[in-house]
Amino acid sequence: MPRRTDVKPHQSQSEPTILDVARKARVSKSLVSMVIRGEDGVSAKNREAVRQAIEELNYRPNVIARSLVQRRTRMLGVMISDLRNPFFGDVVSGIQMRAADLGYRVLFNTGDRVPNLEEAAIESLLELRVDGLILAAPRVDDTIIERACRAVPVVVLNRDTSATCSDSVTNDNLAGASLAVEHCASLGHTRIAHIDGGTGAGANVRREGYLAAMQRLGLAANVLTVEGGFTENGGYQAARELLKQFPLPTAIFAANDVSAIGALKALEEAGLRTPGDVSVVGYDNTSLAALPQISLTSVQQFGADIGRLGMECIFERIEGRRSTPRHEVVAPTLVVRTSTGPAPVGAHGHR
Amino acid sequence: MPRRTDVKPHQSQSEPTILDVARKARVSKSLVSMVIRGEDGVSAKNREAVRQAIEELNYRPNVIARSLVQRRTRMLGVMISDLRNPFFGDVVSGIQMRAADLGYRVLFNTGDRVPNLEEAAIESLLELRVDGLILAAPRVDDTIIERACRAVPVVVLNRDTSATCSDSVTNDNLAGASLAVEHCASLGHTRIAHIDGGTGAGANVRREGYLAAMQRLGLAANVLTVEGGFTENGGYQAARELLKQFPLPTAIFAANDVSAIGALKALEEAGLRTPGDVSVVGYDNTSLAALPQISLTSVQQFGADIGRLGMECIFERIEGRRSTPRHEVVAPTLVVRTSTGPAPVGAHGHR
DNA sequence: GTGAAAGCGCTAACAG
DNA sequence: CTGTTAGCGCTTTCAC
Repeated sequence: MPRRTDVKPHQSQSEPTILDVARKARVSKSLVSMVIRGEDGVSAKNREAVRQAIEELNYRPNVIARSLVQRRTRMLGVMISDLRNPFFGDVVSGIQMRAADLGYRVLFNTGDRVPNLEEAAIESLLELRVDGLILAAPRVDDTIIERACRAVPVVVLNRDTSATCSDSVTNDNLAGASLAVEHCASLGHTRIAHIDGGTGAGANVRREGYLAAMQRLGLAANVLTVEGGFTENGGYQAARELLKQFPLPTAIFAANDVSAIGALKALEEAGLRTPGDVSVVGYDNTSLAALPQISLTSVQQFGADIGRLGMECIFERIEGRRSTPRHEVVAPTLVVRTSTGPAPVGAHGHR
Repeated sequence: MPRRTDVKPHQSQSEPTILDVARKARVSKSLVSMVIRGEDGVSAKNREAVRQAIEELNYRPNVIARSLVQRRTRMLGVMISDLRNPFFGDVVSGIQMRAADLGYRVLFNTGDRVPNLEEAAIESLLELRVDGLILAAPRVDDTIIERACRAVPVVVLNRDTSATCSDSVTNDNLAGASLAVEHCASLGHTRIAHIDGGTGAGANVRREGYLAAMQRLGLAANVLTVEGGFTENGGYQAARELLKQFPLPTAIFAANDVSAIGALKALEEAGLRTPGDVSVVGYDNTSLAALPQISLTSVQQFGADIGRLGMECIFERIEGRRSTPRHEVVAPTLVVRTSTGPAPVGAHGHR
């Protein structure tokens, strides 16, 4: 009667296992395992024999089986709300880089901005027993986040959340808005209007930042905001609205680059020159802003840093070095291009 | 002496298992398994009891364990060469949508265009025992692809490969280039130049398509190509080169949108109007092309379709319905915007 | 250094 | 319908 360890019937079909390697190298199963995990205490001769057997068999360790026994996967789940937005490319890049250093592999997933799909994506990652979860600008309800927290450490990126269980890393939208407004003010602008981002991520904080900065600069009386949203058309319509004002604003701070581009178009159509007549500042410093035809001054968020910090938060939790929430805020910078310039002298009347 | 099934010491710490659910619902382990898998032949009463126990325990099936015994993961690995390029957002979207229909989950990974990292990313997916692999525009060597084929079905997206073991789905660059050239010709252009994409993906085929179309239209004598690459600066330099020609070309077909944008800038600097003096066509129809300030006529590839087809190829292989390579080519279309217009009459001299 | 044994959480096969 | 049994491929422990 064959023993279990001797039974291996249709090895032909299936992939080689650690046992096949052991037999080929004429050593024990445990020894192979030790070599794979890089433990020491294995003779050079045996190590080489194992290495060679692995090579010949085209053996690949089954991390599924390993995870099952170790009860950890060394995998991180990352749910990205929008893979089409190049900003998240930076975030992913930051996560991956740091994860590689720390010996984790990263599994991405997306729900394409649809809350239900995002929830399914998160659930899917959790069923895979990832050791931690990074949610990049998720659109799901806070309760979903809390549910996830009960299973593994969670960090939320670029999203205001009232969920208290998770860590978070966000861009400092308040500071970013200040940068934009102060830049305009330093160029002599006093009538600085704001195109509001509506429900877009961070838009409310950016508006607050605008208001606070205007106040601080003694320009509270000139505050002017108009609803635009995060879309090009939103920015276009908002700018047309602004053009009805008198006196005309001489600078516009748009909630993001895309809406700034819409605004630029509206200005051009109205026969106004940028920055001669009106300066425009965007937010995000996407690749769009850098295009020569657009050359938009914009606030830059550091996606890679946000990703890296998120990865570090998760790691601390997994390692058990911390169990209280950590909330990081990353400072943005201003990238000045040619869409902003000195305020026109005596233009468009005075107030 | 307790039996194994009765032993469950520190259930406190670890996550609930199927056994915990069974005990709570006062049914057998197998019954729970049947409910989870949606088998029928379970009484409504029991089904409900199980459902409730799952709810109360916040139980989540461990797909790791399931995969181990089923020897299939129902996971697909997707290696994306460049997550920053919005085009791949479309591809991913197509893959995900179809995968969801077919009951697969998708794991993304990237190597950030670095061959070594991409190889590691692929290996990582393979160790996870994904059931199939989709490689989107991979930069790795063909031998890596062949190695992967030995483990699971592989489909390569948007990349010329001589690897014969895998399926492939590509954009029809030949047809796309024809569309661009024919569009210009139909507007009366005869001196149509091409900014070459160099080593960029598909660039060689686009050039061939350009040459073939010029030939077909009887414009072989007017063929003019200049090396530009896929970058904005490459397009800019290439266009400056073209501007030294006499007679000047009246239309430029650039290898991609980004280089077309560089070319537009060069034309503008030279005081030439688009499309009044020179028409420009791009390739990819990225979001850049649609910007009002750019409004670039461009060849559109359907990323989502490419992803969806890739998913279907993999699925056929996994299901064992096919074992011979399948090579799909997706037809592009032309999106006409304001960067192209009628050829100037008698402009820039005749040949 | 080696080899045996137990078991991670689950499914599958089968006898009741 | 239920309960038992036997693994999936690996790590871990422990006696040799």
